[in-house]
Amino acid sequence: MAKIAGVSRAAVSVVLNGAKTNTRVSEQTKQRILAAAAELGYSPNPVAQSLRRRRSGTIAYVYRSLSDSLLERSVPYQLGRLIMSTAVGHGYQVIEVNSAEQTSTEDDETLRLLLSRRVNGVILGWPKTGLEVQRIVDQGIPVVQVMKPQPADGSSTITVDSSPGFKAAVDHLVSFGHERIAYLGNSDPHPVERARLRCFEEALATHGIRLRENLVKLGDVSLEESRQLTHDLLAASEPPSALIMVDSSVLGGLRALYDLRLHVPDDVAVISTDDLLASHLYPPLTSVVQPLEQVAERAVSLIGEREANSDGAESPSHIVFPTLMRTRSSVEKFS
Amino acid sequence: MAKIAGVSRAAVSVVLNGAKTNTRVSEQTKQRILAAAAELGYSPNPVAQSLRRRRSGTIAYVYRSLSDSLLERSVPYQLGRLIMSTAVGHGYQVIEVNSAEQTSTEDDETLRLLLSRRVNGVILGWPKTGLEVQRIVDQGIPVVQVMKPQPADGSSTITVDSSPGFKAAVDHLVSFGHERIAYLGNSDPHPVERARLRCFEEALATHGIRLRENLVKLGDVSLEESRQLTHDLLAASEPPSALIMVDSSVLGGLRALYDLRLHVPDDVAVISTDDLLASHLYPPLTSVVQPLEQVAERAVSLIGEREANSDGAESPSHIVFPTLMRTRSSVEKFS
DNA sequence: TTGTAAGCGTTATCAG
DNA sequence: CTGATAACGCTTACAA
Repeated sequence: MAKIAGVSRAAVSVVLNGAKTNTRVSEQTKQRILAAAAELGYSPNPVAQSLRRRRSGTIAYVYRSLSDSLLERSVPYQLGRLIMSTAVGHGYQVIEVNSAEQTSTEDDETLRLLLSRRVNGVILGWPKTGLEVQRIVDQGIPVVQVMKPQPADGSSTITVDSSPGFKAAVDHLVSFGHERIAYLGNSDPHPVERARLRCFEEALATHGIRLRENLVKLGDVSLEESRQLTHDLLAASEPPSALIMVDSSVLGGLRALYDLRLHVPDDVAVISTDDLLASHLYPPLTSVVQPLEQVAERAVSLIGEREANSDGAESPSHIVFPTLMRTRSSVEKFS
Repeated sequence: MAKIAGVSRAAVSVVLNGAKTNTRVSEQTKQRILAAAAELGYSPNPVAQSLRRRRSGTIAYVYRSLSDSLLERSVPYQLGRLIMSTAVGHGYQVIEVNSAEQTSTEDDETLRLLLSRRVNGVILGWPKTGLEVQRIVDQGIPVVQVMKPQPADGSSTITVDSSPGFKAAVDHLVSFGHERIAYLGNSDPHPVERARLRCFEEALATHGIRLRENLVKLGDVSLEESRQLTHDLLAASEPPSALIMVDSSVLGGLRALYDLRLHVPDDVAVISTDDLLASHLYPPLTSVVQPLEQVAERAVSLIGEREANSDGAESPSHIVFPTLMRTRSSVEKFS
């Protein structure tokens, strides 16, 4: 304890963290304390601080991912990385928890563990049910749901509006003369997925194109199923000249094109959702980008704000970020 | 505190965690305690435990990655995921820290933070210097270096032996009639990278093939540079009929093939190192697999063991796992 | 303005 | 075999 090398220890505490106490220390002792701290290489023990403050400086990122593969579930994993790097800037540490394959008993266990670890907030991705979310909210912990929220009172949400991105994508395709545009999507009944399809439909309508039943396929987005569905799409009597493929269905979809020796974009144009894979593939895919950095940044800062004015029952925020299209080389001729 | 609802509180502690104290409790009180705990939903507060035990149940995974992209740096990120899931099984929590772009001052800061958080061990990937490692070892914390260790006394290491995988890869290529086999590797002067090249050379020698200067290119493994180097390789007077590409150079390499409209494996055979991307690409690449699961598993358990017999200056372990080849569709004709 | 003392929730030690 | 008691390292009213 630094107070051995100077004054007494309340002062140290006050000086080393801008405490909101009425205790004031004179400039002189303050300097003495700082000097001593520097010399001894002293810094407060976070564990003791947590115990006393009932606050750990930690937030949890809980997501549910059935696949361990970085490629198949790139969004939750990338989001995790972004949350981590944002969090350091806000003075938080992050605990990542994959809640997949947990029985509800284990879920309870996880929850209890988080609570007892005194997490200051929970960022929740892809939760299964609203109840699950509600249970955490009810503990009085700030909760932010990202990407695919479930209804729950008192939880903030951060989502993405597919509309501008899809609009731009369809405009882009149409401007290159495509009319038979197919959509390979996620069959998850979640509103966000349904909204994507609706955005697609509306974008088509803008150009007077009607959605054709046989140019829409929904499935889980596994490699194999996406591959099969893409085959199905291309086997239509009037096969599509362009494909819009959602998230992780891209890999399966491209494999189908490979099977058929179809070249992108010469034989078929492709636009994907989500930029993580897109920029690294061959050719780099034009894509509808979800602003994950912003989602991560905002999620962390929301928790910070929530903590700041924890007194009032702050009403939860519902934030929506727009998507946008990033043009690469999978629509117009790739040179 | 559960002791309010029963006996006195030392007993609770003894019952709820198999404490290594000489205190014994009677079966009767034990049951009473368990019952009370269950009823109150009581469980010990980990923060208080950490404070008292000077042990947090946490291990740190510190790696250095300059790129945020999951695809460009898949190994450290995948390793992180594997460490996390293994760690839960061992009762550990994981803090992931990317030490890239930190000045040495910030590094010190990070180190201090970890120490004061009372991490029980550090798994270190891709450290820059041995000194960096040594500083942590000297704190008396169990340190395990993985993949590309730096020399440091008292640190355990877990590495991978490229030899069997490369041997198998070259055998495989040769059995398909390839003789002009090129190698696209990492120019990092680290012994592990040099060993890879040597393994390649030795494998060639087995078949009486000499390593040709112009069929070996080393660079950073960035997308652009790998692409360029692959172009260079293919521009040779006698261009290679097969390519062995290391880790993340794969994406750049494939892009080059795409540029040239070369088809895998019809025009050129490809074998990659590392299975993460390989299995998802088009065509799926035959690859030299590094057993990351085992690395993660062993790293965590080493820390556990180290903690267990912390009394004696346990001599550090140096573990080497073999690589192996996994055949996919990038060498023989893809049907 | 400074110092004192009472916890935060456990666990280890040491007398009963 | 049991049950007080004293730390662990810090924060924060509150009294001096």
